Amino acid sequence: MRIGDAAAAAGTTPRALRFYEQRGLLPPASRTATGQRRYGPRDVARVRLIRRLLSVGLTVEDVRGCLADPVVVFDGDTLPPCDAPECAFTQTSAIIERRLDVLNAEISRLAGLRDQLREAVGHGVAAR
Amino acid sequence: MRIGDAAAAAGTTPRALRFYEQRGLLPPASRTATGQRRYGPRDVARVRLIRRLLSVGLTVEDVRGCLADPVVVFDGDTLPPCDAPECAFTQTSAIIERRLDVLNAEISRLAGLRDQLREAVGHGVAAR
DNA sequence: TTTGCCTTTGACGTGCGGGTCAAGGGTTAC
DNA sequence: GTAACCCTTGACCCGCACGTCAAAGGCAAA
Repeated sequence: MRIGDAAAAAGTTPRALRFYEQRGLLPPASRTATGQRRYGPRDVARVRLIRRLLSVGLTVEDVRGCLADPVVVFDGDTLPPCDAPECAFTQTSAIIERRLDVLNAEISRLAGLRDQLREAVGHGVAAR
Repeated sequence: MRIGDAAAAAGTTPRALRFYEQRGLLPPASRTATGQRRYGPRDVARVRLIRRLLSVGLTVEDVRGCLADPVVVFDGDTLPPCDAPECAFTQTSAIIERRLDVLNAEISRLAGLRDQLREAVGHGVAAR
């Protein structure tokens, strides 16, 4: 597959695939003799996973961390979740929880602004 | 007052004052013979109002709209709020309500992401 | 062989509220 | 007079996930 087909199969654009490669989310794609990137179905699956992680609010940095996790590296062939405390190799959940904190903080901040705005429209803050 | 003093009095920086002027939130300041901007207390009050509006989440565009309102133009000398329906000259409240809608939409969006993330950390979405 | 879409890299744009230089001149206190 | 700040404009920088454009070459069908 060339980059356009792979991108379409993963529901995104060639630009995004090059971007993911550049930022270390995808390994450098293999190339033809003339330098064009080639992709297989495993690459497409990985891109889909990347997009899923991004779509729930993780940053590129976060996703890179998640993809370093063994459970993620075996794309498709999921390792069973390891619940034992000594088996703490899933940084993925730690990353997600950190992002949850950030998200909650942002939600609180916006809710605070909203309350101030509500008060403003009630009391005429703009005129004072 | 020179720009630095005016900025300090309003709790901001010279850069911000030039920025507000450039974006039409402040009228062009009067200048000395050598081109330096001069400010009076009314300017400082206006800057304070601008900052207040920005701090509650209005955009520069919003603020420009609010400042076009008569009730705001008479800085300090507040016009009494006009409750009669035919007296709808306060676009300020309309602007604020529009911004409230935007804010609420953003809060909902982030809350949706948060819920997906919570589900993810529960079910191990990253591994699928 | 030509046509037309595909790919490559690199550089710049997007939104937003300013921050941060840089080069040059102004103003003020001592 | 001179040191120590202050001011001017213009241009680029920030985060973030790519979009867009440009110039140049690749690939498949007619």
